[in-house]
Amino acid sequence: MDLDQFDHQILALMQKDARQTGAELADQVGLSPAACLRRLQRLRKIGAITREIAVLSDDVTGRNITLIVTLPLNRGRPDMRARFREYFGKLPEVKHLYHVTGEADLVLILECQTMEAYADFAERHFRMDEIKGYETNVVLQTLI
Amino acid sequence: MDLDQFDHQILALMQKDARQTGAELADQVGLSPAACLRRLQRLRKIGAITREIAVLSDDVTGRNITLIVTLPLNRGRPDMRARFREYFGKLPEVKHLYHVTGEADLVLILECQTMEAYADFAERHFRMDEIKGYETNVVLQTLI
DNA sequence: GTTGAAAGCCAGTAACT
DNA sequence: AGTTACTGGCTTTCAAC
Repeated sequence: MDLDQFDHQILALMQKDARQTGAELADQVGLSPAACLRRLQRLRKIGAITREIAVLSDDVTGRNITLIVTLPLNRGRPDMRARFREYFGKLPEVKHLYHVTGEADLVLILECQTMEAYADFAERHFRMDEIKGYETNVVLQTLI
Repeated sequence: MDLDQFDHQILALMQKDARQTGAELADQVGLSPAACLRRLQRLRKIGAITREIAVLSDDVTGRNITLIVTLPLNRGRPDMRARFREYFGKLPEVKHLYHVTGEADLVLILECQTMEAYADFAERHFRMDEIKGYETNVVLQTLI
């Protein structure tokens, strides 16, 4: 799979917006529309582009409150993170779970239906021994 | 935003594959192609579909380092966030951008190829007046 | 091999029933 | 909503590089 600069430009553009026309791509990468679309065809064929999907609005899914929660952990068993993944991975509210350096050890991206639902969630899931505490940032706006 | 059963079907299909034709959608939901495309138009217009994006194969991005960056902002013009979205939305490193309550005002989820690339990124993009500073958390492991 | 330009084709749009 | 006609983008061909 060898890609030149034009291919990478097209991929970057398509990653942001897959509905751009050949002419729009052409303007941005400096090739003709036909050349862009030929390359795009190839990028799909060789699997550089896995698929193209629609992103749905949060309020169509019903979970419209996003929260970023940082969890400092107490040092514990080495399989602790695997167990957290196991545990949080099953919960539909959990969109992402990162293990990070710095103060906090885990960062959760959650989506809940209401703040009450989040309060319940925290009450139920953040009370284990391994979790030293938690800090919540409510997302006012998901810009991207 | 009121959606009937047909709308929900179309959304579910588009979430899996946004390149289906009107005829393909029509086969699956049991309406005419034109009706499906009319609904699709509406779903985009009312924002039920936020955007449509290409998913790139992992080995094409080469971006293996994920970073969570919190940006405290100086109070500024009210269109500041729109301008940030405009600005960061164009950068392929930016996976997500949240406007949050609390200490930090913006939270960025980034993917970079190397730490040097991130240092460059920060140097180039976090030096504007509106940005008071930045705190970086390197993701050791993306658990979900 | 690649490109850009032009012709042909097909999907998306709009008007009408 | 469905059918039809129209428009515009995508695909293919071709000549030139």
